[in-house]
Amino acid sequence: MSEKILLIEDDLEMLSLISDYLQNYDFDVQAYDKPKEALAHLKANPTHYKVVILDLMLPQMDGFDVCKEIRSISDAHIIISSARNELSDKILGYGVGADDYLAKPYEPRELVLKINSFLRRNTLSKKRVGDFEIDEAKMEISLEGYRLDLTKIEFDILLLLLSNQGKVFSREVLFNAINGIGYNSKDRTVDMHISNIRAKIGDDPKNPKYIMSVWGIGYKMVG
Amino acid sequence: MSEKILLIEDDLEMLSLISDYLQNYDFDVQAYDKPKEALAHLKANPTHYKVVILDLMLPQMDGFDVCKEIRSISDAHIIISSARNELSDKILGYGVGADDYLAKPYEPRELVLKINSFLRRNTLSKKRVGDFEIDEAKMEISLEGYRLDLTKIEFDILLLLLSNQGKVFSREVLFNAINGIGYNSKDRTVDMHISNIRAKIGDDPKNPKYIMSVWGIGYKMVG
DNA sequence: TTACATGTAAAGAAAGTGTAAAGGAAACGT
DNA sequence: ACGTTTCCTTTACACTTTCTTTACATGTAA
Repeated sequence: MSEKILLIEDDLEMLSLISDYLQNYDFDVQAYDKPKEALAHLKANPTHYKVVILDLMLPQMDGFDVCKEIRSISDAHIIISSARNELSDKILGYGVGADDYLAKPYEPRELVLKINSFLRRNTLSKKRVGDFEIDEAKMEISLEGYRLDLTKIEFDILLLLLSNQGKVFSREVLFNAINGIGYNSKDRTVDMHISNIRAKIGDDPKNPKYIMSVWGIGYKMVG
Repeated sequence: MSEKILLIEDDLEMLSLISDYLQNYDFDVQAYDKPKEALAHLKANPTHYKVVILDLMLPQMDGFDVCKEIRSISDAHIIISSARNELSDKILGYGVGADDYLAKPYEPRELVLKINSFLRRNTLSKKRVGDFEIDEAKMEISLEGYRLDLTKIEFDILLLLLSNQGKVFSREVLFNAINGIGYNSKDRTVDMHISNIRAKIGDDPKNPKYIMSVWGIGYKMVG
């Protein structure tokens, strides 16, 4: 599901240029060349857009007033795009509630960078590895949508294996990754943890789908 | 209480210029010319700064690596300040977790604008998070309409947890967020505060609705 | 076959957690 | 300043969860 962006720009050529460019980056762009229409639309859907791109050179209304009005309606991230690069305009722009100010001419790509940088914050950093989904900040790993109930050590081991798909880890390396130091070859601790992880992810040791045993060495994640 | 800003800049003249300028705007600036020292400091106090200003031309380490590292440690708003204005640098900068990119030379005032614009968002007086309502200015948190009677530390902890739903906080980070520094692992202070908060929000520790214990690490807010 | 590896149940050891109670520290009101 | 109150930290102990070891069955390579 792509992110919705509201674009307000009176120069029709510029409008379709930016609109197309953003669509190529898979954004869902709603564009208006008339600020009053845009505001009416936004008023009806105040939580619909997370990002608004507002050109300052507008007919009908002063761009700063439009910005102020948007801010009063919505919580969206407002990026002002303006042909004017004076500090005084920027002061005014930020003053009426803008979150960013981009001076024309700019590379459309830079606009995309700014949008993504903002959105990234609002979409928690999840990584996908095969059938697994890892959220390191939350210390959670899910398999096919189901959150695994892992202990700290199990989490550490599984994270290490998943972050290095296919790479073989000796018992010693795995042990040290957990305990820092002190492995001796008669230790079966790592085996037990692997056994428990396998049980939790439903992996059959005799025919594992995920965690393979590497005979005489240790373990690896398929991949 | 002024906002804390971490400034990393190897040009000492620039450093004191910006530092002074920001201080005139009543920011509490901590400045480093050596990124390694800055990172060490940040690692010990990952929730201390809401804003980091990072100059890319640094000795010791590549600036992009520093940025990546900051992002891995802290959730702060990172503003890259760089003498280079190429799109490729901006792409890289945003790619390693920066939130904004300011090309030198710039007006110090513009930096202040950007900082304030960011902070304004994060000090909006009332925020809703799940069943909670936070009024940071009043230092009040309500649960389902009822104002919680919290001490300062309880407020700080609950605010931190609520502001980062789902994110796991170690006891050390929570302790440092309160006391600045000086955690030792036998400390049960944080546990006691959590216990008291749980009592006040009516959370059963054995089956918590809000504050989950993360075994061997610390706590997190559901979400 | 032999010698060693691996899988895991079960038991024991270790470490972490919750919180009552008590002792300190800091803020408050006068 | 003084006592009072409130808040913060430490201590102690019961309890829970996790980690490691042991033991033995099973599996593998040469």
